Amino acid sequence: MNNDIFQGLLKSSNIFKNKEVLRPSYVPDILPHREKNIEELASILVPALKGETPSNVFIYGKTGTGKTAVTRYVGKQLSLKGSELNRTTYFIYINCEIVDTQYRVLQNIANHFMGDWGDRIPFTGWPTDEVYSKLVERIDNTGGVVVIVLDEVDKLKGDEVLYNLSRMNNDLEKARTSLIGISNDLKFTEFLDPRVKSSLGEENMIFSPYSADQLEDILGERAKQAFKDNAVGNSVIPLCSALAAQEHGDARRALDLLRVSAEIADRMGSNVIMEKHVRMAVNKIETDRVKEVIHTLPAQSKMVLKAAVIGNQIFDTPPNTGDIYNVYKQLCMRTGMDILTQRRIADLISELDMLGIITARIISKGRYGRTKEIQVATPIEKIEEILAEDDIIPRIPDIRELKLKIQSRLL
DNA sequence: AATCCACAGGAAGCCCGGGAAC
DNA sequence: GTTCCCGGGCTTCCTGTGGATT
Repeated sequence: MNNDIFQGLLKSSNIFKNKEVLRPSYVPDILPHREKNIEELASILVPALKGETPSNVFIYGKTGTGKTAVTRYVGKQLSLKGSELNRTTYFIYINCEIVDTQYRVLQNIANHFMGDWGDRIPFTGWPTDEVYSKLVERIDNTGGVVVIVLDEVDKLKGDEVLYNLSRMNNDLEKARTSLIGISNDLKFTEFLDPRVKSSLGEENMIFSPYSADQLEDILGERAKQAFKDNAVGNSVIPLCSALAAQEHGDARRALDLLRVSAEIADRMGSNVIMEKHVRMAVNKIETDRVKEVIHTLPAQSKMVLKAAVIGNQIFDTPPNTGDIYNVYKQLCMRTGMDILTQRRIADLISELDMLGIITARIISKGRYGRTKEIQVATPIEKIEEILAEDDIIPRIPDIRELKLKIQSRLL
């Protein structure tokens, strides 16, 4: 009996050299196929190095097209060049998915400038306009150019912040600011206050999705740093690239695929990543996603999902909305959970459809109505397994009994 | 061609919790 | 603290509809 359980696990990996470079947060030094965008953004920002105000920029592109990476890269270079030329340039990056209110954005920016000032602005308590004037005061004191990046701007609550930030130059005497807004929602600008829209959109940049070939280059570049020599099978990188290219050319997805494939290969004690590991990774990523989605579902939605699962087992033909609703009602009665209306359940079914755990397509049965046919998209056992971990969802010991009950009620 | 099923899905409004403003 | 407002979950009521049946 060997009690040294960690010994085997501790054995150094045969595959990884540096796993960090595959993580989504990593900003690489080389960004293949984004030279043009880098150049464009740089030429927009270069006035900062001459002490002039750069135009505001709005950057649009789907997830995983390198928006954030390019922006951070250019920002880094800008700060470097700035200190080299003895020009005060600040580059502030804010992710609006995390910092999403007017107050917190202003406070966050202001606290970048406390170095010689010392006093922090508390995360709550002050009136918002006081935070604003403090911010103006601090920025003015730097006497330089401040570039503010708002990543995922569409997640921001209200456009007041954008308005205030975009007209901040009016309140500044010695310093200047410019804004970069990043979004993956093109429609976002339509809902903006026209004044904000025009000032934020002085310059527009669009990041197009990567093609499979381009993804190959990106993965190849990272693989060199991440893996030991000869650890990657020939067809692995092309395969990962092709798979990711199918879904709107998302580089993050491609990298995830490669990383998870490598982890699987590593765990299986293989010295080299092979195609089969990639196939397994596709599966793992998908089931992890489904698991996550189901776990975070609200109770009523879980109940509807359970009803859909049972419905698919009870009925001979694919169940429709009404069938699912009947099953759902039975489930609720067993648990004492509130029974919602069919209208609401129809919406919940649509949501589950959007999330990709079930498929619901509208069909017409002529005389016998128009409804949605509902099928469970993921393997039923897998969903049952995940739902079983939840104590809200009733276990149904005898499906036949339930079946009879529902059938008799229908007649 | 007209009918009519079993819903889809839009519109309006209620209720409630949480956060901002006073 | 109170008041106000907003958004999300939900209900009620509604109109619209593809195509088998009559």
